[in-house]
Amino acid sequence: LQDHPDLFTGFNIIKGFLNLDIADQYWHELLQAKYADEQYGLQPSTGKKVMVEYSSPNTNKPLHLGHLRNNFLGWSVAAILEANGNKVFKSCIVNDRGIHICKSMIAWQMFADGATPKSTQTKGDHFVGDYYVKFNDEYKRQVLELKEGGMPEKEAEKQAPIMLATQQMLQDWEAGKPEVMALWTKMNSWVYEGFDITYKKIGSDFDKTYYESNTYLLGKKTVEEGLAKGVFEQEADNSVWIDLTADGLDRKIVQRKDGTSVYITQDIGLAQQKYQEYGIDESIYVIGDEQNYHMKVLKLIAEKLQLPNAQNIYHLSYGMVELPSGKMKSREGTVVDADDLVDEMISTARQHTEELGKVKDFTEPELAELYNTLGLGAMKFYLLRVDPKKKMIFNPEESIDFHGFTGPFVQYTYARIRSILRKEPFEVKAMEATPLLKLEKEIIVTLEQFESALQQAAKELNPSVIAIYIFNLARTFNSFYTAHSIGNAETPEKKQLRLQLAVMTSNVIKKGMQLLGIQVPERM
RNA sequence: GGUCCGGUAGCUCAGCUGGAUAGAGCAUCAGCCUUCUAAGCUGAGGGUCAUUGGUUCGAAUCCAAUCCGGAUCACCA
Repeated sequence: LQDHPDLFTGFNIIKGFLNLDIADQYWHELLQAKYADEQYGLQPSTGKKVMVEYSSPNTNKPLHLGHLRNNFLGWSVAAILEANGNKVFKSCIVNDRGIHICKSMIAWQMFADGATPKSTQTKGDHFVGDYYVKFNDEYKRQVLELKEGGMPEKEAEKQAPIMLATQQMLQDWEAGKPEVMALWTKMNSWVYEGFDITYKKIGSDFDKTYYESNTYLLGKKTVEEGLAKGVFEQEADNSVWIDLTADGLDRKIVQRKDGTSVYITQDIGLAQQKYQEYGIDESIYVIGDEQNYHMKVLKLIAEKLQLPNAQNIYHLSYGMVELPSGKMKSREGTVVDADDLVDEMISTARQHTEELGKVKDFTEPELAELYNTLGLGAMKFYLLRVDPKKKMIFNPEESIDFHGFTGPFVQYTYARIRSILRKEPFEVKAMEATPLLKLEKEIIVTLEQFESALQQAAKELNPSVIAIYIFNLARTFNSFYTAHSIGNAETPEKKQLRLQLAVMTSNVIKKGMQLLGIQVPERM
């Protein structure tokens, strides 16, 4: 190893390690050192402040499967960064204004007859989402009617009365017309009630929530400053642009001719606000890869404006979740609703648990908690075990497996270890070195890798590193556990050693799963 | 068309800062419950790593070209 350090990297060093004739005493020392380290795996504070922005819902429709991947990813990345010694703030920007929410508002005025989520017993975000769908149905109908009356399609799309009414409403909103503002406030509050339920259920939380209705005004200030610095240029019609052709991109508009700000401008304003409020060193945006171009532009503009933390804007770009039939399309009704999916997973967990009948003595609340732990665990693990950058395929028909490379597999391993430890209380005590079996060494080596997995996950902002590692640890332990008894070990020394391995494995599993936002049950 | 991303087993995915026989899970097949929870364990079959060329002692990994798939290039967000 000393002669050829370059020849032994990564997994090869582990393979080599297992085959080397290392004294048993060394294995014991390694184990004791790890066991004594209470901060095992956790890194000392770097003092770095990082903000992770994720979720970013629109208030016109409920959350779907794509949002789940986003939420789980953002939450887990934040946890991983924290475990690596960073001070982390979780933030969310709610897209609460714009033409999309006006569509829901118009449709509600037209069709609801005063109905509310309460009067219809509907979750608030679904309620508002239903009116967004109703808008589109009515809009389509009106366009068709106009076309049949002889109007060209493009003209019909512009002239449909419901669309004109919506555009009028947007203008009224920007003008602050009281009745429009009142309706807007009311409908958004319904949506937030619904979102809160979902966030609570999936374990998503934020240190700070920004609202676009507040931040979009920051855009104007940014544009003024940019114009003064000569970063932006103004056209004769008053619209403001930035020329990015020298950077291989296009000219981008940053302010409309009517003086209103566009999407990108709000983001620049928000980037500054985050920095001012939290003094962050690094800003991570968990946003889908369809916005790669947008984020590239954002970073470039921030650099040209010489914002203090422009260099540290990082887009954690994740791939879409697709169905076997292709992309999820709301128009075709192929969107997998987040609440439905979560409920389905929990109910699958209940079904499996009842079939196996291992926890018949559980009370109702205990059962409910277990189903939640298992159902959500399965879903989170499924969405986090693959590289975030890559798009992934989700098959709702086959649902999510509870066997193999899954959350419940890991949870099951944990529950079985806990079961042993309830029967065989473990105390730390000095012990004689005893010869180690290959499977025992493998567990020690795998435990040893936790630290580097944690560091790699943070470096790559990639929770799948943790998921793969934890699965591997659980599998290694299962093989060992089947082959060798812990309670009836050959000698007291063996028993002590194996109990220690069991304790450490369960601790690492628990810690690793926590980083993925997944709970582990004592029994299942 | 420009830019970016991807193509590894029937399916879903690891492996990609070059290095040992390309690995998991699911599915298929064959075994293991008087013994710490069988949501488990052991084993088998299954691969032209999209194609072609190049660099190298050595390529799934690096480079180039081609084919296929996706994203994006709005006074939408």
